[in-house]
Amino acid sequence: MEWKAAVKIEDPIRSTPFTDHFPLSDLLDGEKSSLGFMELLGIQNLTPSIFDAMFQVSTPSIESLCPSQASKVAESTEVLNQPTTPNSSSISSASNEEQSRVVEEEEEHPKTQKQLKAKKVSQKRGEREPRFAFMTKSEVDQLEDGYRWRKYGQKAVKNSPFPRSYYRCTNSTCNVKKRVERCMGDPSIVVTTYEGKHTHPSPNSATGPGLSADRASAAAFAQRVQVAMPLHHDQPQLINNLRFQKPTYADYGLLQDIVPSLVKKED
DNA sequence: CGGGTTTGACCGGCGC
DNA sequence: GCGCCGGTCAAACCCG
Repeated sequence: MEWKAAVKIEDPIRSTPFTDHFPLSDLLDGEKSSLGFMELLGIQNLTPSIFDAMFQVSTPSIESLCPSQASKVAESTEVLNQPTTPNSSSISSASNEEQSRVVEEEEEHPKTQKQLKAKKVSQKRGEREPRFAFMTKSEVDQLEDGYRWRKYGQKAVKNSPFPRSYYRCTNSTCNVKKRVERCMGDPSIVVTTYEGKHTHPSPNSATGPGLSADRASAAAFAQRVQVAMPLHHDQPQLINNLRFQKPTYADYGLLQDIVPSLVKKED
């Protein structure tokens, strides 16, 4: 049996969609080390449920990658893994474009100066925006993901020489945030955590409004980011000196909902 | 001058 | 209540 990934990529920069097929084993041999996780899986649209699913799938191995970071990521995963509503986070709903719970939650509170209240609302316990974390091996902290970000804070991370930076999407109608910090265990690894879902197309997208913001983001990442997003904990593989894991059969049920193009091939 | 960054103050949650 | 901590605000600053 062999796993094959059918990767359909709409590249926001070249705006030339293409499809590629390759056996996962090739990747696991490390030949295509620059491929990103989402590209590998053919993920083009980061819906909240995909956020959730990838978090669930990836979290166990983060510890093996970067133990010092694991606890924190696990924290947010904990929040994430709990369905906020009975029907909102089932993975099989990934195809549903209207993943509403992200956006609607912060429904039009008139944005008074006193948005401290709005903040409070958005941070109501257990109602945090979906988060999605990348661990990437990169020299630069700011990864090009197709969106423009404005830094709004920086804090020292306890027990770490590296600070954590806080960014907000510059689009005023969009409340996506991200945090960037270096793994204190391995300074060459950057941990980027996204929170929320873009409500607008990527400003770098050459294909206009037809290309969803999430897809543009995913494609941009897939193109240039060396992603370490482990899928499972046993039998890790290495890509770019980071662990990577071929999906197990048990994972397939989960992954096929996220990635319909992941097909199994017999020899 | 407009937009982004820096940085100390501030806030709310949480544990003791 | 108090102190710690993660997260955010916002004035000052920087820069093209």
